[in-house]
Amino acid sequence: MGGPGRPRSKAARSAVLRAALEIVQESGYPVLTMEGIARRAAVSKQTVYRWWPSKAAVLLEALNEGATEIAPLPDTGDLADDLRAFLRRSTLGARGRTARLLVALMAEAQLYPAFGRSFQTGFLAQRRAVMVELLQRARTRGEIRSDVDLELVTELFFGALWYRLLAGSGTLDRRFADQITDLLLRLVAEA
Amino acid sequence: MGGPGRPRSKAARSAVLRAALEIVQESGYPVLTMEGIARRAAVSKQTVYRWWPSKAAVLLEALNEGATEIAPLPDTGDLADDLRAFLRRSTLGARGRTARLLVALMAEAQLYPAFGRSFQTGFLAQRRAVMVELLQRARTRGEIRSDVDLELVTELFFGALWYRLLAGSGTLDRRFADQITDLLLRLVAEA
Amino acid sequence: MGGPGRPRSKAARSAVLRAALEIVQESGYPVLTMEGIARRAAVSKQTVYRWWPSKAAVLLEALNEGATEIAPLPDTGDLADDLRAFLRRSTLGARGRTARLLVALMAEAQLYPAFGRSFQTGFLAQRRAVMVELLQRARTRGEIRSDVDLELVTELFFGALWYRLLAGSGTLDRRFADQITDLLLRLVAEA
Amino acid sequence: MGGPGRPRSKAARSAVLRAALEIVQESGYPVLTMEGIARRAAVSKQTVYRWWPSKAAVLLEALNEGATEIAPLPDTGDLADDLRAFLRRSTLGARGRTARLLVALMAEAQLYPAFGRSFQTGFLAQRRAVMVELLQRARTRGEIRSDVDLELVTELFFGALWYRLLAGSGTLDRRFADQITDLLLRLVAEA
DNA sequence: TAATAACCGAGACGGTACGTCGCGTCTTAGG
DNA sequence: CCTAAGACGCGACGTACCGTCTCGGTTATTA
Repeated sequence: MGGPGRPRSKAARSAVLRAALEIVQESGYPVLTMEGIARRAAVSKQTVYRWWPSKAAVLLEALNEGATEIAPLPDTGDLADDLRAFLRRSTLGARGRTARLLVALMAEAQLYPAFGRSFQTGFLAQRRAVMVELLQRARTRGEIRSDVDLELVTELFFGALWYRLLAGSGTLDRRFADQITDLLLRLVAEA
Repeated sequence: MGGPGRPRSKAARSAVLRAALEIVQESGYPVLTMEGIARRAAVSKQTVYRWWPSKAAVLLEALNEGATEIAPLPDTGDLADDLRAFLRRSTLGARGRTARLLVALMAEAQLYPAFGRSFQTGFLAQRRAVMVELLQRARTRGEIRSDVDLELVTELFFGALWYRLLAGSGTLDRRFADQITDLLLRLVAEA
Repeated sequence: MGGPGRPRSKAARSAVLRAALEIVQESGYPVLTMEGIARRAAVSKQTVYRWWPSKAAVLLEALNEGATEIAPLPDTGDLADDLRAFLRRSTLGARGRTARLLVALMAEAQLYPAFGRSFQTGFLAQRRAVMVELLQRARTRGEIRSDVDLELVTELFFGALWYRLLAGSGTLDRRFADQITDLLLRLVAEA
Repeated sequence: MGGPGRPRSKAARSAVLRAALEIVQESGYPVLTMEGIARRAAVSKQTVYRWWPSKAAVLLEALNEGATEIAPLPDTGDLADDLRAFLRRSTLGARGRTARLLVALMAEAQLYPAFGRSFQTGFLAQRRAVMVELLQRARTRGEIRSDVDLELVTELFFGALWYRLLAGSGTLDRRFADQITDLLLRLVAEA
């Protein structure tokens, strides 16, 4: 347990995460730099580079740190209720400050493949997995017709959600969540 | 017509656009810089800055230059046929080199609001408008139930398309296009 | 005269030279850094690197700037007078602040061959050349025996001078200069 | 003998000295760093810092370790023979690898006063002392005129030697040694 | 036989400079 | 008024070393 050598400083780690979040909130993602993070956290640059490969990685860890459950899995036994709840939480949780964060991470994921992979599998895929499980349970209960691709249905929702985030084609409010809920329910409903 | 002074050099303009495209294709978007564009185009930096505010703007103009129509509007008089054709073209047109370009522009649009606005209204919104018009014509023909929000349906498709581009959740092939087509048709179809 | 492009800033150049000198005088050579020079001169690092390859190069140019003639060539027509004058000036000119500068440059010349070459040919060799010329003139007048290697005699003096600078084996004062003068005169004098 | 606690590791000490010598020989003095020494010696940095204050100190100790006597004192009873032998050995011993080492140490001595003092008194002064003693013995035998400053004569030789090392003004070969020998003999010889 | 004390390696820490790159602006000569 | 050329201040990049520190472990002397 813990070989030789000075152990990693928890204080430095949390100072870095906090600094990154603060800079992004205050000044926006393009202003965020490894240099700036180190400066604000009163930490050496080397320490930041030792533990994170990029500013996006810092931010992703900070995001996963605080926001453990943006959208936990509801389970009332009724598809319509569960789905509506999940979509509402997911939608409303992707607004404001969080929206700016998500959008920046998605952008960075496109520009830097190494981070892209970790973002896609470590964040996006996990969010989809939650919804797929929700649908899967409903299917077990016989609420969903057998010819529907649950993965695809899940992509329809997250696609619409992210599209609004990225394309600015509309607001992310309860009405949006409920509209999508109704459409998806119609698609998956047993005849 | 054309005030005093030396007129704008067409050679410089096209050299810049070509250089930008080449750099992106060869080395990826993050390597693209205003400095590099000017160097490759054998043009002074000042000239680039005079006519384009950012590297993304150069790239967007280059994209609009070559790619006339990714997905022109089909009109056979039958919703199913038109929709299927449009989705197939849109999907297949967003692969390979074009995919890399689109993805980079979307990323840049998130990071730099000024470019983001021009990208959202000048590119994304226009693509949606084409599809909405397609659906609108079908509604006029009575093929679409009246309680469906055509804008939202359009977002479902482009959302899924962009989500696959950005999240890498699946391939963009004819099967994908047809699956979405079937789902959307079920959603909008008259009882 | 002066092709295209913005001309080099004289203000920046002299600010850099001045800053380098000041830092060395105040804090010593090891404290001198390219970064520090740029900071103090209120000039970008790039500008420093554009014109000088190293901090030693900056310092050498600064030295050659101010101290045009540390030891100009005396010419009275008498070897003893000329030599004594030259050695005195050379010796007394290598004290105090100048000593610290010379010593640092010599050290740097050993550590970085590229600078070493420019220092040896651009500074040291020129000082020797002056003294050799002095002796040469005396030889023309018949004051120096023919079997003496004037280059070697010159090295004897500069060797002793530099040795005292570097090894701290004694002071650099008029007495030292005169002692060496006497010895050298004895060596070169006609029988 | 030797208080409590683990005794100093001889293995670590010699590994450090060897590593320092190897690095300097292979890559030159500027590449030598405390960090690199520790790495190569497979020793912790702390251990290096515990026993040596600087890389120059390591090197000086390594130099004194291996090189017992560069120029031991000859004593044939004849000034000319002794002087010629001493100058030859001193000159030829300051070439090749040793030259690089000497030059680096001299440079470092200029840059870091603490090391400078130990180098001047612990190395340079001792070399001069040997030669002064040689001359002193000759004076006792009546071979040297009484008005000559033996310290100064010694500086003439070492000055010329070091000057050639540092200024690259000529080669260090037997011819050089013999030329200087002749000149010095002429200077000190009884009328 | 324990306690104590100085050593050892590993390695993280806050700093600071390195030399390079791109930013967006500017100043020149010339078409 | 445009163009190419290119210098400018600025600031981030990612790396290297600095000298210090904090670990777990190792060897000796002393109690």
